[in-house]
Amino acid sequence: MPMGRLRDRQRVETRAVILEAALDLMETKGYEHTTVEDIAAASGVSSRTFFRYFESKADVLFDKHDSDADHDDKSQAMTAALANRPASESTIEALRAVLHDKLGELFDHDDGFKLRQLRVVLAEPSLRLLAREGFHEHGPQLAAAFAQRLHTTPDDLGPRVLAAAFQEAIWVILERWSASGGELDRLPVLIDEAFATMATGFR
Amino acid sequence: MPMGRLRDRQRVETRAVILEAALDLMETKGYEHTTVEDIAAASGVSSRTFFRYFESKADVLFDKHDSDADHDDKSQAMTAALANRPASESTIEALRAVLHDKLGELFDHDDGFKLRQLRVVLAEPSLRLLAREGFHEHGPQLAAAFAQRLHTTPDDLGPRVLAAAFQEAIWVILERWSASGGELDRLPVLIDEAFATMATGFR
DNA sequence: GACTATGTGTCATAGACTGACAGAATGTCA
DNA sequence: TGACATTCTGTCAGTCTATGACACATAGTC
Repeated sequence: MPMGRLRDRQRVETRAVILEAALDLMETKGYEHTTVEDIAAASGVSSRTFFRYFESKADVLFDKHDSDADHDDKSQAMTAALANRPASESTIEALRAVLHDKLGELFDHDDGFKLRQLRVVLAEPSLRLLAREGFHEHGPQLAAAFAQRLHTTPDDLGPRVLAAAFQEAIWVILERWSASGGELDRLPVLIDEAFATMATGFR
Repeated sequence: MPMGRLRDRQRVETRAVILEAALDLMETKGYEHTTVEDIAAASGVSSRTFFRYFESKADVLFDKHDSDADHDDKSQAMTAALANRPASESTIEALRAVLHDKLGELFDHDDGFKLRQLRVVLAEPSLRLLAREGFHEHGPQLAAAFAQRLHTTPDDLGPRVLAAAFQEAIWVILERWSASGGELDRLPVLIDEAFATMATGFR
C-alpha cells in the first residue's frame, strides 16, 4: 500500500526549507546564538515540528539524508579506487594517490552547501567533535580496503588501526586546510606535504 | 594575602564527595539516567552548587583537577621518554617502546578511579567523543617530540599529522583493549600487533 | 569584634528536547 | 463523492541542563 506523492514532496520541501533557514541563521548569528525556535519561526513551522525533521539542533549540520547516498558512495568510491591501485604501490602511496583524486570532489558538490556547513561546524568546537566522529564512521570500510591490500582480515586490529591513523591524518590535513583559507588548489599540496613526512616518519 | 586552609580543604573535600557520588550513580543507573539533581542530592549539596564545581555534567568524568598535574606530567614524561630513545630507532619503533613503558602506568594509578571513569565513558557514545578529544589534546606535545626526531619545526604539518595519526592509532588500541576485557597484560600485546601492521602498512 | 571575601541555597529563567492530545490535511476505497 | 484511515502539525505541559541574581552564612583578616 504505497502512500501518495504530494505528501512526500511536501516533506522534502519542508525539510529543505528548515535546512536552508537554519544554515542561514547559523552563518550570521552563530550556532550557539541560533535557537531552535528561531529556526522554526524562520521556517514557518513550530519548534516541535523541527524536532520531527531533525533529531537535534546539531543534526541540521550533519544531514544524513541526501547525504546517505553520498555517505556510502564516497566510501565505496574510495574503497574501490584503493583496490584498483597497483599492488606494487605501498599502502601509503596508494592512499595518497586516491586522496588526490577523490578528496577534492567532496567539496565541489552541492552548490557549496557542504562547504557552508563545514564552516559553521569548524567555528564551534563542540561541533568539530561530531564532525570528526562522522568522518571516522568510514573507518571499517577503509580498514577492509587495507586488509585486502595487506592480505589480512578486516576485523584484525592492524588494518583497523592503520585506517584510523590515516583518517585522523586526513582530518588534521582538512583542519589545517580550512584554517589556511580553504582554497581547493591548496589541498593536494597539503596532502603531499603530510604524506611525505609520514613516509619518512614510519621508516 | 594567602587565603585560609580550612576553606581549601572543604573545597577539595566537597569536590571529592560529588565526584564519588556522581561516578557511583552513573555506574549503577547509567550516565543519561543520572540527573544532576540526583548527584547533588547524593552529595548533600544543591544542584546549583554542583555547577560551581563542575562546568557540566560530563565534566565529572573528565576531571581536570588533580588530573591537571597528571595531564601535563604524562605528556611531559612521554615526550621526554621519546626524546631519550636512541636516534638510530625509527619513529615508530621509538614510540612503540615508549608506549610499552608508559601506557600501562596510566591505568595503574588512582585506585582504579580512572578505569571506572573510562568504563562509564565508553558506555556512552556522546562521551567517547569528549574522551577522544581530551586524548588528542596532547597532540601538539607529541608533534613537538616528533619534530625533534625528524629535525623539523613542530608547527609543520608533517609532525602534526604524524602525531595525530599515532594518537588515533593508540585510541583505537585502547578501545579494542577495553572492549576485550581490559586486562592490563593484554595491552602490550595489542600494541605490538597494531604497530607491526602499521610498520608494514607504511612500507 | 568589625569588615571583607567566599561559598551556598533559593528563586527565576533560558534553551534543548519529549510525550500526549486534538485537529487538519492527505491518502485509500467503496 | 463520501466514509474511513493515515499522517502531519500545533499546542500544551513537562523534564533536564545550565546560568544569572540575590540573600545569608561562614571563614579569613585586621
